[in-house]
Amino acid sequence: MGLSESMKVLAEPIRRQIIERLKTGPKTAGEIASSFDLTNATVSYHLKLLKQAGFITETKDKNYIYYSLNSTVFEDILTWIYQVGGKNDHAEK
Amino acid sequence: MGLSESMKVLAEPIRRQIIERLKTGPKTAGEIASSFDLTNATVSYHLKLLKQAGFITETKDKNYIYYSLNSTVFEDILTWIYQVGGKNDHAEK
DNA sequence: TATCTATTTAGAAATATTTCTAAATAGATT
DNA sequence: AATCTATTTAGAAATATTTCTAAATAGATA
Repeated sequence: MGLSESMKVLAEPIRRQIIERLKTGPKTAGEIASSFDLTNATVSYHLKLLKQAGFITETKDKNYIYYSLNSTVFEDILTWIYQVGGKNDHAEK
Repeated sequence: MGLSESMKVLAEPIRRQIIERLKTGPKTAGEIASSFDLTNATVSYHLKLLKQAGFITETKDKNYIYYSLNSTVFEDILTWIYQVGGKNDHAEK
């Protein structure tokens, strides 16, 4: 929900890698899990955090849950960085 | 040094608040510590992490150490966010 | 030189996070 | 209905992080 949550979620390399995988389109939890050396349960845990922070959304189809990237959530982080980073070419919401 | 380190450092609200304080100019460790309900030792620990990640630099003057903001380090984060966030108005280095 | 002041370091306790295995859920297929 | 498949949840173990107190450092002042 807040900036801390977003940052904390992005701090873990695995979660950034999941986000990168989803850049090419929606994937099932299984597909995501099999690209990492982690159990499905662990990947499920990371997906939950990503979902809670709003970085991904899910849609169900048959037996599968497809995860998709939601890029709008990056806005708050950009806004904060531009504020402290002293840049001024970033439009306000 | 890497993106994970930067993100991890920014994930903690206290450290973002320290960065925000430094936006108005260099401050001593003591000045920073007295604006938070934390011991000097704890603030020193956070300053060390911020320094390691390159967000701040220090200069010594007499008995004091002044900490200053180094905003160039935000670039890598911006680059990553623009890549996954699908924005394309951010110049490459 | 002795002491004061600002800050850091060491080490321990408290807390939080990540990962695993095993079990649970729930929808699809036979 | 029984079973299979994809995924999540629960709970525990391993690991990492934050915070504190007490001690150390090191430069400044008396």
